[in-house]
Amino acid sequence: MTTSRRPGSLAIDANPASDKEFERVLKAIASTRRLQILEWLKDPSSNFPEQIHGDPELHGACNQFIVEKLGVSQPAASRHLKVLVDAGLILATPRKGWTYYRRNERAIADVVRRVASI
Amino acid sequence: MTTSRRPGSLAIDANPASDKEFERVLKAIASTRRLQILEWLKDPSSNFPEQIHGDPELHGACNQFIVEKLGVSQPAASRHLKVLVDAGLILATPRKGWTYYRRNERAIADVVRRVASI
DNA sequence: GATCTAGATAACAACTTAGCTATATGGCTA
DNA sequence: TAGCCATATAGCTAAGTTGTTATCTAGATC
Repeated sequence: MTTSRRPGSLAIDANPASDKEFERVLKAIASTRRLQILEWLKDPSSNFPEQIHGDPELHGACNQFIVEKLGVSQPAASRHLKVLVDAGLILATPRKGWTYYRRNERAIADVVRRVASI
Repeated sequence: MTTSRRPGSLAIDANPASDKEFERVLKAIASTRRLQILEWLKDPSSNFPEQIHGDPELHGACNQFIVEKLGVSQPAASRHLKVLVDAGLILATPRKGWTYYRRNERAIADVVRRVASI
């Protein structure tokens, strides 16, 4: 952001770092694949097969099931999950060789709140 | 979207066209430049110089002023505005050789509502 | 009609995104 | 320790984004 910043500038100018972070989160959700993942994770036990280890309600679903549902390669799914993790929208729990993912409802609520003021 | 679609599939699967449209709108706002434009257009008369023709409150601000505030080239600003227009988030009014832009509050409210359910 | 000017479009470069295959990593399990 | 399996990373390609400069277009005005 190289624009000049006057004293009377608006909220969007006030905190460039926070604006960039907001942009990152918006980019993370601006993808049908990732919106699907977020949707599925609302109800892991309905949307994914039974898991041997790990309570789906507690820890979420593992990468493997998301790969199957998305219909893309394992690395592609892995990267979509990383984008969501980096944006803070989901949380990863490694456990017994698998990694479980669940929604970060607090972060999601923050995004919703901020989008409400655009 | 090449995934199989079962009868019990969720909202995000229900209407792929609408999902793609939602994705397009999210991509449109996932840009600090375009968020700035939307912010400025909340109050055109405060954020832009006086205009000879066209009531800023009624028609919004013209491209020229947005170019100056953004600090990018005229074509770059023009394209950002086009992205917002294509997403339906702002409305363009050509008048006396200038084009005025204003927020489409209804469309913005729709986005906010849909983001609230991600 | 000729000219001027605002805005849109074209064409290009640099960067990012999203898919793939191949391979590395790292924790179970035997 | 050795091997296995899930996940992450590397390296590649194709496509999309964002900036630039140059040019086109269309109204307004003289």
